[in-house]
Amino acid sequence: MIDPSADRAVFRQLADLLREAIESGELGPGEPLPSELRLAQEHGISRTTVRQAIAQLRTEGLVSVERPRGTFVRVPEPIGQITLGIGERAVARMPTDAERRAHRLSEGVPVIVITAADGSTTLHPADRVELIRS
Amino acid sequence: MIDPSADRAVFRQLADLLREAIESGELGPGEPLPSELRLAQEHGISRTTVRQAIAQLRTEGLVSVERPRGTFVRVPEPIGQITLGIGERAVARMPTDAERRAHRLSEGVPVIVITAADGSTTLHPADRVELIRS
DNA sequence: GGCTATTTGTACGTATGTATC
DNA sequence: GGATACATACGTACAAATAGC
Repeated sequence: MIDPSADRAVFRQLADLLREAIESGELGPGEPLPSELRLAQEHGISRTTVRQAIAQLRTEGLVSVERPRGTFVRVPEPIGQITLGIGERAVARMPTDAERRAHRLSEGVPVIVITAADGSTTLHPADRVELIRS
Repeated sequence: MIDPSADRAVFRQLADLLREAIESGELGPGEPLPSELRLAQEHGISRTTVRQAIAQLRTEGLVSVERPRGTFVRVPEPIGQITLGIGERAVARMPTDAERRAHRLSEGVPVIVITAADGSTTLHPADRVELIRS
């Protein structure tokens, strides 16, 4: 239940409820969340507040929105392995808006940037790769 | 200039302007952005829209908000090196809200999760580490 | 093709709370 | 105390894209 008088903000409480539903499997990968309007009505809060909660889950990479079909639990991508060679360095950061669009990254997905010994860099979506030692 | 009739949303246009100011160095690390009210007045838009633009920059890890002192250009953290050993795997993802609070991570900062051969995992803030081959 | 309903996106406004200076 | 600044939450309205009939 959502308690408007609680210390934790209402939108964070809703985000917590939805996150638990996702992590427990109650809402499985690919399944739609209730619409923003439904969530607002069910919990007696405004659609604005619902959108804040969903925005939170988007930044965590837990859901993806397909406008205007709905909001869905993210489906894990097949993971490929990238080897880290001698002299290479890897960092992770969030992409800018332009990078997200250029590489068709969904929200809440970091990028891994690998810098080779010669200074050249390659960029990988973090939801599709894991790094291993060469 | 911001053009309300343009294809790109007003809040994205403002985010673009601020991002350019940061990346060009016009707004250096640690410097404050104009207040939300000032940005709204200067561009003739609502404070709500200004907040959307700043929220975008927060998810990109470009600014951090110190309530209620203001919004500041993020200062790069000193970077430590982590070695990736044989049998270890590294992935990057966004932390959940709980993880962010537990590790005092600022917004827009991914975490790097290293899984050892025995299955144990360690978590590192992505703005403070780079991975190198052992 | 066309119409309608649904759903998310954008943008506005207002009010109040809270922490800092 | 007062002013400033960000956070939360409500409301409204319209736009745009998809789905169903």
